[in-house]
Amino acid sequence: MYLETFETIRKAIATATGRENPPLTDGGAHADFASTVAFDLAKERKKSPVQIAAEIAETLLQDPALRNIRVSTTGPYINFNTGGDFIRQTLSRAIRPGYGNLPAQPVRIVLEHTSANPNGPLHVGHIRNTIIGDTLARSFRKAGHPVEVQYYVNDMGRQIAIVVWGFTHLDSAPREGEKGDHHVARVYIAANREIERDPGIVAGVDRFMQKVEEGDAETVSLFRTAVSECLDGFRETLARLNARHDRFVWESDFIRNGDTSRVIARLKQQEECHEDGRLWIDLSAAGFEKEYVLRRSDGTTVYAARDLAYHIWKGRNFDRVIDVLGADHKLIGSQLIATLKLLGEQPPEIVHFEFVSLPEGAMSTRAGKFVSADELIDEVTRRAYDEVTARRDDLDEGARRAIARSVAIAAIRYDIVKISPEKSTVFDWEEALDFERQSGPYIQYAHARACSILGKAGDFEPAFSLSMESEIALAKHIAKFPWVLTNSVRDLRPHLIATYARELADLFNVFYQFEPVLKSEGEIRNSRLTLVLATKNTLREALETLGIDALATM
RNA sequence: GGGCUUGUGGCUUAGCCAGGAUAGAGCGCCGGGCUUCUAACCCGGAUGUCGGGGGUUCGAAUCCCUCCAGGCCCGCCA
Repeated sequence: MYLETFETIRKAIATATGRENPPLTDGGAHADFASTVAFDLAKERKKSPVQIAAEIAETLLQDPALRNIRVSTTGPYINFNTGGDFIRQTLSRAIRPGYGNLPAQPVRIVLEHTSANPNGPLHVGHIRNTIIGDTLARSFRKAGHPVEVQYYVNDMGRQIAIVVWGFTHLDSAPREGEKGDHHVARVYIAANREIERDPGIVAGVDRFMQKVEEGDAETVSLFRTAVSECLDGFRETLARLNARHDRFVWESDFIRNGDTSRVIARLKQQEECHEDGRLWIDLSAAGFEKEYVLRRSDGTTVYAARDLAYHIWKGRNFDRVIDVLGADHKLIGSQLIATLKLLGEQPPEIVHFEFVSLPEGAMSTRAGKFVSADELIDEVTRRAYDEVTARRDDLDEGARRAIARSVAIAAIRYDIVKISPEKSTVFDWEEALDFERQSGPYIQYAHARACSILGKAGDFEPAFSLSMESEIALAKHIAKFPWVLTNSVRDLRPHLIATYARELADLFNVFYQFEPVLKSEGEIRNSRLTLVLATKNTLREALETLGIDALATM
């Protein structure tokens, strides 16, 4: 209803002013919608903005399209306020399941996220990628797009060759109950320590890289075994986080199927391509002074070459290609885009996020300096279990454990997604373990409260008579959900959903505090129950978009 | 050194791309509220040179320039 009303008002102002795309914004504290068009017209009409606003408002009052909207002015501002009709239509939509779903779109999206190197467990930096990516994927699906989520498996890089060297040269048996990714990390860290002691080992690592690229069966098998073991660990962690990939795409496939050779052959036709032992692209015309190297002088390809092949494949099979990458990939990402443009292929849209570091400094898998996602989830779950147990001694242990798992993931996902991606952060245990305001559990709690009321209410007839300030504020916020979702996918900014959900919970809690639902009667009771149902649905949809379980009780 | 990016109350942060009406929140602090629909809650209070300076504009946290501080990048790594 918000989107439609916005459009109606925008068109009315356009007609009244002759401006094609007049300014219209959310009215914030002053109104539901507001326009500053009078400022724009002041110069050409040679009148004061205040006078112009009054004249436009006069015209708008005659517009039958705005008969349900109150038009007023405050000085130069033209304000628009909706009424009962808007609330009735909003709530009647919001009490139906799937509220916020936008009409189906034909634009197919491929979204790549996480894609961490399989040389150790996902840590708290990687899962920022996961959570941003998974939330975006969920948002696009809710916005009506077919989405395929991919994990690009870097299964033939130097890091993996080091892991393989470790597996073949060091004592590398897994420990009792050790998860695959943690096992691989242990071997990787040990191998790096050896290399530090004896740099001669690098030659052996190089040989592994050459042999895997040649397709030497035994080497390929060694790589695949190590990578698979790590990936199995990733899958478990990702599942705990409620993040799902539709497909794992193996980098080496683009060597084996010839795509990488083909893209290099195509690039050789370009004048920007240079060969002097190695093969590289001169992107200086696009503003890059660094050479973009695709093939080493020993004939093996560099990551960038395989990535080009991968992106060409994605671009040809999907309408939009979206990658979620760390800020450290900004340069290489721009080079990738520039090169794809050179070839006339579809470049990706890249969502970059800044680094998560530890209080003591940057994380490093190689040095073993990181907080793994598994540790984080375990610790937050423990804490959540204690909380649930303290509050709900009426529930059995199984139920408490299930709630704790959901609460923990809510806390983690929300804590990460609520921050704008361009902000670098320092991991903080205290914040991760906070379940109070501006947290995922806080929003879950509002949902559980709504469920509790509805569970006790029994059947009721939908009604739409709201008059209290807290009721109206809540209903009007519910109306904004589809608009927020639209903005979120348009700008590729999932944290907008996070902010919205929190505000919705805030408004519901205020309503809850001041307006009794079950103890009210007749039309008021039905109206409040309708509002609670609409809130519950909207909270649920928003939480699900954030990958957070909408718990009925907690 | 060059490029990208961030800088908003003690701490964390929204708003910035698409400039407008008293800069929103949370934590922490102070003071209130559970015989009442789940207090993981709510209400009130104190706390701000929106990093500094200059400019554009009727109007700048928002756009431009410059300086300062932090982060990232500048590999025949990924």
